Amino acid sequence: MTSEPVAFTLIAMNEGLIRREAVSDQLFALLRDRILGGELPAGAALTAERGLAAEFGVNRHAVREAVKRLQQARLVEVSHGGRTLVLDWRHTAGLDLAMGIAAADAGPTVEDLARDALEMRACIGADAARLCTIRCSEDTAGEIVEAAGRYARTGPDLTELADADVAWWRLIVEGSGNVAYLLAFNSLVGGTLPVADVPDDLRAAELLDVEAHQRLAAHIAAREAEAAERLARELLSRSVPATPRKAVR
Amino acid sequence: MTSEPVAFTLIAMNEGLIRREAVSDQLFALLRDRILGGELPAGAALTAERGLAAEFGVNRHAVREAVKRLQQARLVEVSHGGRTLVLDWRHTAGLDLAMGIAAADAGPTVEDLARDALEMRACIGADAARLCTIRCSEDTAGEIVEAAGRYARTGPDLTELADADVAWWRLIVEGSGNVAYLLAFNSLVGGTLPVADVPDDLRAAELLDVEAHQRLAAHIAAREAEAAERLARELLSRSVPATPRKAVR
DNA sequence: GCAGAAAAACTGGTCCAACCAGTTGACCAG
DNA sequence: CTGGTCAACTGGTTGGACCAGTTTTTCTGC
Repeated sequence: MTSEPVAFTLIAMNEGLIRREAVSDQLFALLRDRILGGELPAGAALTAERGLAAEFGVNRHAVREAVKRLQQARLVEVSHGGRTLVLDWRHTAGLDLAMGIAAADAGPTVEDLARDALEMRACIGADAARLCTIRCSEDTAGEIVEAAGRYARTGPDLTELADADVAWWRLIVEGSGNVAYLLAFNSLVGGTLPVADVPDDLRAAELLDVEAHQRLAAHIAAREAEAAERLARELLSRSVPATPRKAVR
Repeated sequence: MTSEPVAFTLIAMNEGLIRREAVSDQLFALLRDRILGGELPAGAALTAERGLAAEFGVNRHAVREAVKRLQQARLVEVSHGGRTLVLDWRHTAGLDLAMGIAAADAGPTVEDLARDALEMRACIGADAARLCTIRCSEDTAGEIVEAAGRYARTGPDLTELADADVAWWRLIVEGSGNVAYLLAFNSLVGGTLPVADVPDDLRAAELLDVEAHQRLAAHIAAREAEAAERLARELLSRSVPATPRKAVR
C-alpha cells in the first residue's frame, strides 16, 4: 500500500447530532469498499495491523475487530505471523456481502444489484412456493391462507404493504422446510439496498395484486404445486426491471 | 445465564500437535452454536463482555472480537451501554451461516442441511444456466464449451472431478451476470458441509455424466435457453437425496 | 562462493489495566 | 405516586506490554 499523506479521517466522535458509528465499523466498511472497489486487489497484502492503526490514528484493537470481520466475510485471509492477504471476493465472498458491493467503484451499480437480488428472489420464491405446496403441514397451509386474507385488508400504504408481503412470503419460505432458502431470504430482505431502488410502478404491480396473493395461497392449500410455482414466479417477476444488460465478462 | 460451575474450557494452547485455534474463533463458534441450538433463546440478553471474559478466563478483547462477529452474522444486536440481545436467527441470519447450523442440537441435521443446499444449488444453477444462455458473451460461451471439453478429460477421481465441476459451474454463474447468484454460489460451495455428506452414488450420477455437461455447454453456446435450463435442473437434481421429509412447522 | 543455520525484524494473537460514553434502574425529594 | 438525580451497570476505546508464529537478513562454516 502506498504511504501517501492520509486524506481519510474516520468520522469524528460528535458529528453534529448524528449517531456516531463505532470506529471498527467505519474501518471495516472502508477496507471492505477498498477491496470490493479494486483498490486493494486480490493477492495483495493488507497493511499490517500496527500500520493501519497508525494510518488512521486509532487503536490496534479497533483494527483487529475490523480485520476479523473482513476475515469472516472471506474478503481477506489472515495467517498468524504472516501477512494478511486480500482474497478475490468474486470467488469467496458470500451472499451476506451483497449490501456492501454497491459502494464499489468498478463493481456493479446499485441498480444492477437490486435487479440481481429481485431475480434471485423470484427464483427462490418460486421454488419455495412449490416445495411449500408439497411439504408444508395443513396448519401452515391454513396460516398462509389466513395471512393472505389479512394481506387483503392491509392499508393502501406501499411501505406497510411491502412489510406484510415480506411476512407473508416468510411463511411460505418457512413452509418449504428448506433452511438454505430461509437464510437466503433473510439475506435478501435484510440487505438495506435490495428493495430500495426499485421503480414504484413495478413494485406496485406486484404488491397491489391482492387477488394473486390469495390465489397463490389457495394453490398451496389445494396442494397444486405446479400452479403455485408458476404463479409465484410470475408474481415475483413483476418487480424485476426488464433492462437488457450488457454482456458480462 | 446461570452461574453454575463452568464446565467449558477453551482448547488449550498446545493440544498435542493440533493446530491451535484463535480464542476469539473458539468463543465465536461456541456462542454461535449456543444461539443456534436454542440454549440462548431469541430475546435473551447475552452475558456482559466482562462476564464472558471472566467465565472463560480470557481477555475481554477476545470476547469483543467474537461478539462483533456474532453481530455481523446478525445473531445478536448490541447497543452501546445497553445489553446485547440474542436475535431470532431464523429471521435475521444470512446464508453464510449455513455451515454453522449443523452444530445446533435442536436445529436441522447435517443431512437436512446438505439436502437444502443441494436443492438451492439446483434452483440457482438452473436459472443461472438460463440467464447465461441469454446474456453471456460469445467469448464466455466459448470458454464454457472449452471447459466442458477439458472436463471430459479430467481424471476419474471423484474429488478431482468435483473441483472441476465447481469451476465449470462458476463460469456459468459468472456468465449469468447476476452477482447475487455468484455470491450465493460462493456461500454454497464455500461452506464446509454442503457437499460433504452426499451419498457417493448420487454424486457420481451427476459428476460422471460428462456427456450431459458437454450437451449443456452446447445449449448455452447455441443460445437455447429453455433447453439449457431444463438440462441444468435435471443434472443438478441428481445429487439431491429423494428423502421425503417430515412436515415442517 | 555458497548452502545452511542462527538471529533479527517483522507479522498476528493475547493479555492487563484504565478510562470514556452511553443505558439502566434504584433511590430520594416533591 | 411522580419525576428527577445519581450510582452502577453496559459497551467502546485507548495504551502498552508480551507471546507466538513467519519472513528476511545476516553470519557463519564448509
